[in-house]
Amino acid sequence: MPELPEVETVCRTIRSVVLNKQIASCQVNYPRLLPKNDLDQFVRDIQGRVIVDLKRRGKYIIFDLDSDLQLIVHLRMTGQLLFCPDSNESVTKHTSAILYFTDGSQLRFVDQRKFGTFYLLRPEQWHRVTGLHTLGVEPLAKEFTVEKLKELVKRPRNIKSLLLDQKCIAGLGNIYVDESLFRTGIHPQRQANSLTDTEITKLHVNIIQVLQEAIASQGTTIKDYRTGSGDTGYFQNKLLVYGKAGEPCVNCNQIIEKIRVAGRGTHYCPNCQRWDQECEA
DNA sequence: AGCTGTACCTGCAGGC
DNA sequence: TGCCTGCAGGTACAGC
Repeated sequence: MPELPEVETVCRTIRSVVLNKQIASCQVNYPRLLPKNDLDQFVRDIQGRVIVDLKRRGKYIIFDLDSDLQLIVHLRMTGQLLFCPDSNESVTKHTSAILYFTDGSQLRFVDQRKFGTFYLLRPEQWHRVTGLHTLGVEPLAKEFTVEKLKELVKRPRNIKSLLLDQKCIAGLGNIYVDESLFRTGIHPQRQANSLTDTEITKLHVNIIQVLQEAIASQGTTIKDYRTGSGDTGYFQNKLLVYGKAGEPCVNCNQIIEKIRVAGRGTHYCPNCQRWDQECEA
């Protein structure tokens, strides 16, 4: 489910309603949700904490708590963070955890595939979470410049796997990589270091634009993703290649193909994204 | 260093 | 209808 736009939307939709709330208690129904925390200690440590800030880094959601603690949440494939103002709302089947606030409201973590993870850490303990302390540049931050992208693509590896690599750019996933490459006219199996300066410049713009547009649409709901209010996103209506295999390309009418790249289903237009194409789109 | 396969889970679609 | 296979928005890890 969640890539940068979805995680950002979840943060935005729950931020105002959880800020300054105090956690009365926490119920964990699926202990493996806490790979780096002892369950009993987690429940003990989080009890009584107040949420003082909420932010996103890559696909991680970071709750700043008082006492210098952070609750760090990764939704993985199917995780949902849902704010429930009404505690009477029935608990659904895949609810892995519930944070109970002192005012009677709740924040629930629902996760059909159970890949999602919670960590309760101090900021200096980020090194304990593989993937968190190695995150690359935030694509919507000013640090993500064309020069930065040029530097990243110097390596001899395929462009799709590079864009999916969270150590390079934090937050892109399968949907937005496919969409960015389509908008730029780059074949997903091209070697990153074969991209021309023109292509890199266009790719840089397209990555930023597709992410911004997706955030404006509250993310992409293929199946499970919901905002923090339980609503679907609607960027799925604006996708151009992801999930469009067998359909005609919006630019040229050629049939969109689906192949496997970097172990992921990959959608592209064989005409607009030619293997040997350098600067057309 | 990069690539591949496997693993973690559940549910769903498609083929027979 | 049921069984089986493969696949899904993510990522860590082992092994080549």
